[in-house]
Amino acid sequence: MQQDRPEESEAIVEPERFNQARAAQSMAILEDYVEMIGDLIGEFGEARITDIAQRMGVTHPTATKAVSRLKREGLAISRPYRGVFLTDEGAAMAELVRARHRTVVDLLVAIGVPAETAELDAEGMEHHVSDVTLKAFEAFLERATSVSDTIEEAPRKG
Amino acid sequence: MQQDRPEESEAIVEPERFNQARAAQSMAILEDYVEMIGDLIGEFGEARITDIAQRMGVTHPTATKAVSRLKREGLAISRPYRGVFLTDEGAAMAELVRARHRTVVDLLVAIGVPAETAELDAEGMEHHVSDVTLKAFEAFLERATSVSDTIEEAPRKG
DNA sequence: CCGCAAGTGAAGCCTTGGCAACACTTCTGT
DNA sequence: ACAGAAGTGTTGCCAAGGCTTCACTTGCGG
Ligand SMILES: [Mn+2]
Ligand SMILES: [Mn+2]
Ligand SMILES: [Mn+2]
Ligand SMILES: [Mn+2]
Repeated sequence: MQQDRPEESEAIVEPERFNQARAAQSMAILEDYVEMIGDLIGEFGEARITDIAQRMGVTHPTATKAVSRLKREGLAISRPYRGVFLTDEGAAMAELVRARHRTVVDLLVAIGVPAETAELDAEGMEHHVSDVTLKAFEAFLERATSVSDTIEEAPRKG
Repeated sequence: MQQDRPEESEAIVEPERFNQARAAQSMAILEDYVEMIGDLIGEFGEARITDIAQRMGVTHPTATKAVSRLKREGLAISRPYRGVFLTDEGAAMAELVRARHRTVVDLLVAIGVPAETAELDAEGMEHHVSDVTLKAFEAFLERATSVSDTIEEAPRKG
């Protein structure tokens, strides 16, 4: 039941998964803010600190600090008392993040998760979905859609 | 394309999903450490700070600090220069977390994600999988297993 | 045009989760 | 028995992401 210590052996690659999780997490807030700012610009033509804060469920100084980081990382720009806007890079990220978010929600729903729960859980999960996994999700959804098409349409064609 | 501000209207429930994601995240490290400590105890009969740190991919003071939090939250106990052990509560959490981890990995693999990628992505995703979603995952896996049984075995039975 | 409400900024505090550097204890091999 | 290696603890640093409080700008309604 109780084995010896590994000495000079294995278990060296193990921690890599935690590093990846930490890296993903450090991007999570960036991604959520960029997506949200994109949403607000789409709806209102600008993204104001108060609106960002309200939608993110934080106070306005917290939103301000997050936007500072976005600016520092070249994803957004803003001037005092004016709204926040995305750089090209920020806008591109927003697009990807939005698409990934949708795919994750769709996948969860396809698996059988209630829509409301899917929306809640996806908000956290999405940031840990790698490109490879995202592709697998898309492929699965493609397949699932075909199958239900087959079930719903094809039978009366044959 | 560009509508008016909501004034006194909707969009008030929106931020709840970010709150949930933040709450889940604040549990993530607790969960990973508790699971890891459980693993080490299972393998070696004790969990030492150095081993914990190594497997988590952090330095030992970081692991020490995390264990302090576990103790503060009643999940672990330890005495100076002795190993770290789980309380009943901690052990129970470790069990649940381990099971959830397995389920998430299994689901990803069932969806078509390569095993290695599944392992990496699951480490971050797992913490955002609610009970409802977990149940849906289990149900899906159950179904998927039956279906592949049917495909692989039943045809020659009929 | 002007005063007030709303929006924004700035400062300072807290907690968490990283790190390095250094001090101390335990263990182990000779 | 003991010296050196390994393990552990402590301290102090940093950045991030929350918060409150207070000060300043803006934008409006009258
Ligand atoms: Mn999110
Ligand atoms: Mn999202
Ligand atoms: Mn994890
Ligand atoms: Mn895990």
